[in-house]
Amino acid sequence: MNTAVQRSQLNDSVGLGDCLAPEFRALGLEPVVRGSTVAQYAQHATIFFEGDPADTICQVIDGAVMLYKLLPDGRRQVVELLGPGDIFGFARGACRDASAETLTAARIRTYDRRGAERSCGFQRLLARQMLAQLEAMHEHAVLLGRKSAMERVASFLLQLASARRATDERPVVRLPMTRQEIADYLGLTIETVSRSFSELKRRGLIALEKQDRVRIVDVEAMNDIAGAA
Amino acid sequence: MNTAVQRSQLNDSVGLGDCLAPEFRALGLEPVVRGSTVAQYAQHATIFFEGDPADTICQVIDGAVMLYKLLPDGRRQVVELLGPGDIFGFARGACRDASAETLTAARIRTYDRRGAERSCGFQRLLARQMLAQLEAMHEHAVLLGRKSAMERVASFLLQLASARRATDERPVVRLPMTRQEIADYLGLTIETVSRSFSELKRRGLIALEKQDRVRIVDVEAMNDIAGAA
DNA sequence: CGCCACGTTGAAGGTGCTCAATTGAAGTGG
DNA sequence: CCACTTCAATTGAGCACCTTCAACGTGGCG
Repeated sequence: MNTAVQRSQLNDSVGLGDCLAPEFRALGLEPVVRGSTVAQYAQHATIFFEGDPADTICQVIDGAVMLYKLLPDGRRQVVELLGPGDIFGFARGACRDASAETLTAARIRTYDRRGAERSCGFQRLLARQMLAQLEAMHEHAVLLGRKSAMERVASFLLQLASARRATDERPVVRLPMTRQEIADYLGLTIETVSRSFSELKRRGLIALEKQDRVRIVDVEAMNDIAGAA
Repeated sequence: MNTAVQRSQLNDSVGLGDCLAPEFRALGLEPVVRGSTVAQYAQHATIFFEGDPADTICQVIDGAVMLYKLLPDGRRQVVELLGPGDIFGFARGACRDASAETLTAARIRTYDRRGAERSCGFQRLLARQMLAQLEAMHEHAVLLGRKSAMERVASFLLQLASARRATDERPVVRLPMTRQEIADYLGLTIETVSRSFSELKRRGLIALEKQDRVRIVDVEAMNDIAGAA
């Protein structure tokens, strides 16, 4: 339904949660619970909608996924960005509390919810994983509630940069999202995101190599902006 | 260190997570893990600071607690409101990722982190509990990222109202927080919160019985405001 | 009674949004 | 190979909402 899969070179370029994948492999998730299936999704494919029955639990194998919620009038908020290793789709009630859509082509492993709820190892993994996501949400709440547009955009770029192999001198970040998706993640409009990018470029802190490829020229200065005024 | 405990009539009035407490009791949390201690905290007492070593896990027995994060320049964001049953203070790394402070006088049960990490039942409880908090964070991200001031305040009041015994015709909500704390939770300024309250009062949707006691007169209309435009 | 903290209200300004036009990039067909 | 289409991104102008700064009101407690 999209011009998607052929652009699969984006797959490994996301950087979201790169650091998490190995430790879950180490925990032996894959063999622990049986009854799991793997599905390949194209870019911008919907995995499930808010309100769908939540009878499975999903895990990102590779690629990137976003969770979002909609208000009745169409306003959208992207509530989480997920990368390899991240778990999503579990719910307290019977329904999914948010919609899930791929940002890039992605492979998703799906577990039966009932089986997973019985496994102690899986519960432990789940707790560990959700803790990471909860801490990320805390940080994101600070961004949404208290940061200016420039601070949000700078924080966002650094977040993507640190997910990639850190300690590059001048990291190049691939943006696996459209401006609209970035805006909906940062609680801004598409125009404000664009203006912030332009302003950062004007100040020489970043360089847009391509539209979805940003080099962070001055990490120090970006950190100053992202952290506070 | 505050004029606190004597105002303990606030204790049972919070409503945050009232619905959660019983199910955790049912799960038999209290006996499951040994090495737990209970401490009484006064109102507006700090339980721990962001950056403190995270060697314990905490659970609210009664009262209300908020978690908040600070930016270097002093801006504050309250990232979670917690009520009876809610668990907090666990961390992925060695340090707490946010500060914890009581909103009311509160009793807090503290577990040794190491012991808790071994217990399978506790991990299950943790996963279940964090899931609830994660869903609450999703909802809060929508509020912070996409809702107007009026929508935020209306949502906030309904959230407190629904935590209390629901289905009251015209629920009276006790606000266990100062305007400043509400503002920091909703990502607004104290003045905007105050103006929003006044506007809701002017429209006849709420009535301020006391400064910290709000009657929701028109639940229907409040829902309309909170949900969307 | 008067202090002090908290809350409310007012006026002015700024940040980000809305609406609109332009530019740019990628894919299609002649 | 180059117009033409299409959609995303950028840029601009005006405005709205929320913030900032300041004054005033209120309630609790010494």
